[in-house]
Amino acid sequence: MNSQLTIAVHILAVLANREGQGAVTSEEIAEGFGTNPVVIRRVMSLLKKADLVKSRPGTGGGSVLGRPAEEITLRDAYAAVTIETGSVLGRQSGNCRSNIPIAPIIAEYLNELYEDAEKAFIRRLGSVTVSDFRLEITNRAKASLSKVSPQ
Amino acid sequence: MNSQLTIAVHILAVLANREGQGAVTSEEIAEGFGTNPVVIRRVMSLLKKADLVKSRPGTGGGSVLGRPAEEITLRDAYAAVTIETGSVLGRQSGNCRSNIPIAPIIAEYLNELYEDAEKAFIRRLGSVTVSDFRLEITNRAKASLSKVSPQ
DNA sequence: ATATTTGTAACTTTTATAGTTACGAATCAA
DNA sequence: TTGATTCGTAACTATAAAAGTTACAAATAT
Repeated sequence: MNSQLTIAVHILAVLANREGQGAVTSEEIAEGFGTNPVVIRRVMSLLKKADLVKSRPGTGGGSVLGRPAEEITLRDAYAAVTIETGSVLGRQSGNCRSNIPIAPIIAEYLNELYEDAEKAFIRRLGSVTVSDFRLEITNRAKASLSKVSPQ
Repeated sequence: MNSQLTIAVHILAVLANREGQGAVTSEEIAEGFGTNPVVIRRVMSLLKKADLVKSRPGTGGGSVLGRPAEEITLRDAYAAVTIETGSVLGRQSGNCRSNIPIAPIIAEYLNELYEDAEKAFIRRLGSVTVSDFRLEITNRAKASLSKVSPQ
């Protein structure tokens, strides 16, 4: 599993947090995630293709959400980052250089099971909007802060 | 995702197919899967720890199922190969060298969603016995054979 | 014009996985 | 009890996928 979905959701959460307050640079998002701006821009590029974000170069440039945070689900983010590969879970070839015919049949059946799992995952992602996500994160951040002082 | 589960299921399917007909060598299983016997023995070692198979060295040696194929589910195979890592789906650290505290909170929440997906997958695996699996594979193999002649 | 930021190509580094070699230990059969 | 066979596993190499980095052209704003 690659981390593109995590990065994508992170990006969307940051942009949602700044809705109506101007664009956010890839530099700034990268710092928050502890990575390189190019890594962020690569994922941002996928989100752009799916119209989930809009970007603009130059002074005061950066990215903003393409539509309201209530209208973007994590499933949209998933679809955006899997547009090429079809999955973030990776695939299971089972190394089919076998010459007996049963190996690919086993691999195919197992892949069907994997796909079932992925569908359940996608359904779940569809039930969470970026707005929901942002709220949940905010609450958790507050909760973890309140745990610091007593002790 | 690694291929250990696929290999594990393959092993169990082969052993189920030979139930009551003596042990099968890692050499033979490896050939069927198109890989090296050591790769098979590595997974076999995990299956042994879970008592799903028994092995014996020497002439006429090899492996047999540890209990009847009807009493082993694919979930057991899953548990056996994930005893160390906890998952075949891989994990999502999100590269937490971030210094701002929100990144790990996002990663944690996403991990919860991933775990939901994995639970659904595991449930599904629990509903399929090695015996079921073997039957399904046999049927598919027959079906694919019957497609060869007319054309 | 100049500074800023995106977009992306090209490259390097890192890491996970698979594959291979090698050999000791266990088992069986003659 | 010797030899053949097979497992178990350590140690190493090879491969591939992912992440990270550098570099620079193109777009935008002041």
